[in-house]
Amino acid sequence: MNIGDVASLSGLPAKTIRYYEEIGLVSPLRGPNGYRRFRDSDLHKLNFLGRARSLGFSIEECRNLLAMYEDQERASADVKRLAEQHLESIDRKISELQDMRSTLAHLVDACAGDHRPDCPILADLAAVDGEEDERRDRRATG
Amino acid sequence: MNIGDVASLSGLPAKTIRYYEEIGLVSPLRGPNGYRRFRDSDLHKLNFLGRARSLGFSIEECRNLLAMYEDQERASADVKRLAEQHLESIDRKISELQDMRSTLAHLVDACAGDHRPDCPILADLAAVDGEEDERRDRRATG
DNA sequence: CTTGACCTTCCAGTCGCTGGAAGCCCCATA
DNA sequence: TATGGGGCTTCCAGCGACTGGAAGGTCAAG
Repeated sequence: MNIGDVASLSGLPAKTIRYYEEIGLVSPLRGPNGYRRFRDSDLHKLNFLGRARSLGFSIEECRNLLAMYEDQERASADVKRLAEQHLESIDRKISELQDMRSTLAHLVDACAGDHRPDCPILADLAAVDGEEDERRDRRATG
Repeated sequence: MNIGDVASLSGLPAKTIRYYEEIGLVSPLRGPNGYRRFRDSDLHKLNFLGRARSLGFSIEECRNLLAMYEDQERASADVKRLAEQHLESIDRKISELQDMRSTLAHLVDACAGDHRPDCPILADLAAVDGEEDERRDRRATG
């Protein structure tokens, strides 16, 4: 298979696949014309990578997962540990975003959104240090 | 004020402040020794930027917010629109992360995490295309 | 024989910083 | 007055994970 074939089969852009080769995640053969020649096992790896990436694992984590996948000896506990760490980092990100979300939602609510210039959103952003308490009070009250 | 002063007052690293100058977000004066000389208004801007960044606005959005803040003419509706768009993008990110989270949590649950090599996490990652239905079934059943 | 799709490499850019090197400047202390 | 230590300056490089584009080779169809 050429790169275009594995690209459409795996759903990954050809550029990404070349990049994955460059950083050593896949190692397709080469044909006499210099074209990459992908085996079924390469496609399999790319699918694995695509799915792991879609779950938010970093490239290095993917490399790790792939190595574990190919190591018949490793304990499932090793995989689980990695997955749990990733789960925690997802949870941290979610809660950061939820904090932003709630602050921002309050501000949006408080803003009239009309032709007048007065805007609580900008007022909040411009609040000087030491006004956090007032900020919190406004949120609680609002 | 020198850069170190505004750095500690604003909570932004000096490197970041230099970067903000480079991209035109702040324009401190210069002393005869070449040092940046920050006015109160510069510190004010940096606080504004720090707070907007902490709410997840991109640099370009911050530039926009700052311009709106300094434009006495603009309608609060303009600000509100930008904030609402940002809110939507936060919501999209949260829901992507929640999707990842739930898939991953199921997989982690299903994994014994002991010394044996069999691992549902890797099995899922390695599942070939066309097995999404089974994947969903397993999740629903699990 | 030409067209157009596909493939190759290489370089640059994205975003928002961050680290580090090399070299001034300023102030306090011996 | 020398010295030491901190703070300041500029410039360049790198992070992660691609993505875009240029310049050119290859292949199959008409």
